Amino acid sequence: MHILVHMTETREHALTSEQLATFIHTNPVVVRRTIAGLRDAGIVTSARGHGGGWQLGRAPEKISLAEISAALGETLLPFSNEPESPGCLVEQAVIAALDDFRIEAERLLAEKLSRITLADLAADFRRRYELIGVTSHAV
Amino acid sequence: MHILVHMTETREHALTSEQLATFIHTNPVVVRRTIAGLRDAGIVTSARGHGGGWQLGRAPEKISLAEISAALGETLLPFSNEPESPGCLVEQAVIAALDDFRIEAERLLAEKLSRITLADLAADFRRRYELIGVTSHAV
DNA sequence: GTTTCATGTAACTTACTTAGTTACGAATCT
DNA sequence: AGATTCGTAACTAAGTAAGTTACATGAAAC
Repeated sequence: MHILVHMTETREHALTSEQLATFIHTNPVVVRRTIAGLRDAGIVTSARGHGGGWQLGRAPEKISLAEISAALGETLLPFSNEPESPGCLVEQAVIAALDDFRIEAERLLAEKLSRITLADLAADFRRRYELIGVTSHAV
Repeated sequence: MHILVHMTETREHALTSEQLATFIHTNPVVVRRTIAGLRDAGIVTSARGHGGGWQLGRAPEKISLAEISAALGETLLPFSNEPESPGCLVEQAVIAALDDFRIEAERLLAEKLSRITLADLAADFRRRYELIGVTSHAV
């Protein structure tokens, strides 16, 4: 998200993984590796060579957090429905009973995340930015 | 959950961590360590010495998944709101914007989990158990 | 009261996952 | 051609969780 807001703020030109890595205090390769999924989903585009780098693939109003989450392969809930003891009825019952919950919960979370766009986050940032001033903008 | 359903099915007597560990193919110490939180929350009770072991602390109808989740120290969502670059306005904006989502999502999940009780899971198990028969009940 | 059984917990080992790093090929612009 | 930047493989380091061993503590049985 941090990186994406930066990319929203500088839509006119591409940012290199080197620059993006600096923003979040990490390594260019980690950045490339992490946002590769975003590229595959069309959320960002990457260009090689001189003047290359990363840019938003479409308007930030059209990029929802649900898409970002999915593109990064994130799970919405911190538990899975993979059986660990196949054939155990207790486990099957637990998984089945929780599955209704899981499905509805994931639907709800996805629905909520799909209503928040990158533009919303960027607007929120801009508000704070103009309030506090450029000098405080560390990183 | 697996362990708790077993304990629901054998409310009359205590189960040792040894037995519980067998159910989920793990180690007695791991079991004790894991469900220590459940004991502290009163969801289960433990007794030392001869004939000791673990039992439900109260009726399974009065034990909700929300309580279990909280007692185990589980998080309901797979991301945190801890700032990693304190002072960065971008990060602050992202966290603030997501916080509304997080708070409502957690409230929703907790609400849903509080409506599912251990008795519900056990009843589901019992249905399957009677349907398929005792011979299939591996572990 | 001693023996047996079971939890409570510390300490250590092992396995796994993720982040970080180095290296280099491929693509692109000047 | 040379400089730049992504793409990706391969390796290292760090952090986390599970598994294991060991032993003290407490409780029941005899």
